[in-house]
This record gives sequence, C-alpha cells and structure tokens, in this order.
Amino acid sequence: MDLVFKALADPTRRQLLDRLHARNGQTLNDLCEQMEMTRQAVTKHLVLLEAANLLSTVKNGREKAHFLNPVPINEIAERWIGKYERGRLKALSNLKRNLERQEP
Amino acid sequence: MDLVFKALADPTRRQLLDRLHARNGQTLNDLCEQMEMTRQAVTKHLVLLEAANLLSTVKNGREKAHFLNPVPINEIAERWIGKYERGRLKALSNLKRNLERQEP
DNA sequence: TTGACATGCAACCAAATGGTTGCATATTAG
DNA sequence: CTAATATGCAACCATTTGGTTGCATGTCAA
Repeated sequence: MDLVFKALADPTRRQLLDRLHARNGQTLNDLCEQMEMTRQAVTKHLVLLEAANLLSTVKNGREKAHFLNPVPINEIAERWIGKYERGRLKALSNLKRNLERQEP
Repeated sequence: MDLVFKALADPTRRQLLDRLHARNGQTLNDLCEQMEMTRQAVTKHLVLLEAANLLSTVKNGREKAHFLNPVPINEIAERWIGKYERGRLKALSNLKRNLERQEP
C-alpha cells in the first residue's frame, strides 16, 4: 500500500500510467518518447511502478511490453478513499460549525 | 493535485489524517501523542498537509485545532481513480489475453 | 505578574530520490 | 556473421525529504 502511494506521488510516473492507460502494452522505447529524460531514468520509474504492482511486464524477444494493472488503484479507492468519502458530509459540516464558532 | 499525492505518499501523514478522521479538531499536542518523533517533525508534516489543502486549522488562544478537509481526496477519487476504474475490466482482460499469448 | 505551556522559526544533518553517464548483454535484421 | 537495436546494470551526483536541536514568542493560570 505504501509503495503504491509513493509510486503515485511522482508526476512522471503518473504520466507513464496515463500513457499506458491510453495505449496498453507499450515497450520501454515507446514510453521513452516525448519524455524529457534519459531511457535509464524512465526505466527506474517503471521499476518502481512494477514494484508497487501498478504494472506488469512481458518480455518478448529483445522487447519488453508494459501492461497497466488497475488492481492497486482500485484497492486504494476501496480501502482509503471510500473510508474518507463516507465521512465527507459529516466532516464538512463539523468544519463549518467549528469555523463559525470562531467568528462571532 | 501533485501536492495532494505527495502529501499522501508519507505513512506518517496518512496516520495523522487517520487520527483526525477518528477525532476531528485535535490540537498539535494531541496529534504529537504516540508519535515517535519530535513535535517539530509533526509540525512539518501538518504544514505539508495544510499546503495540500487536506486539512485546515483554527487558532484558538495558544492552541491550534486541526480539521480534516476531505475535498481533495474526493477530487482524486473523482478525477483519477474513476478514470482508471472505468477501464478496469477491459484492461484486466487485455492483460490476461496478452499474458496467454506468451505462454502457448 | 510570573512561570508554565503551546506553538513558531531556523539552522543543521543523514538518507532517499531523481537524474545522469558509461558500459555490458542479448536479440534481430541484412 | 555482423551491425544495429532494445534493454540491463552500476557508479556517481544534486536536490529533496524527514528528522533533529536550540531558541523565540505568545497565552493562560496561579
């Protein structure tokens, strides 16, 4: 879970996920295009994303395809966002009431 | 948006949000209890959370109460998780098909 | 009013992070 | 076979991050 949050914290990695979301199964070289950094830097990001189980790879000859794995993001939605969502209205009203209490 | 992801990336900060979720409006000293770090370290985390708009504070005399703001988390759920969620089943089936293609 | 308490601010430090360069290895095309 | 291509691995570097200590400031209680 912590690895997922850390992986999602970097804009470059979110961009990589976005690009895989747009077209799944891209190779490393594909993903390097339009990235303003070296191939090795992209590789490091992909390694982190894979460690967080946000993507899986399939080696095919000298190429390596990358596939998005939406499960961890779903887990965050379920276990974390949902929890906070349920208390949303209540927390908002509490906040409002407490703020108003300060300004007579 | 990036500030929110970065803020959520640290386990200490998620713990702080959890504790505010359990009991809203706690003071800095409250939040420092059971934290294995100095008050100043906790302060730094709270500053980041506030910069990400994940909590708001109300100063009352010499105390400062902290209130959870669930809006940014909701925005992540809406704009990011939702997008990936919608493609979940499709992506999973694609992944499965591509994996099977590799193992005859 | 004075001492205790709650918080703020700044300098400093070690470790993690995000990037680079250079080279090695494996596969495919000609 | 050989050259080009796709990727892997490791050392190195600057900046950010997460923490510390020390001290300053403001507020409440006795």
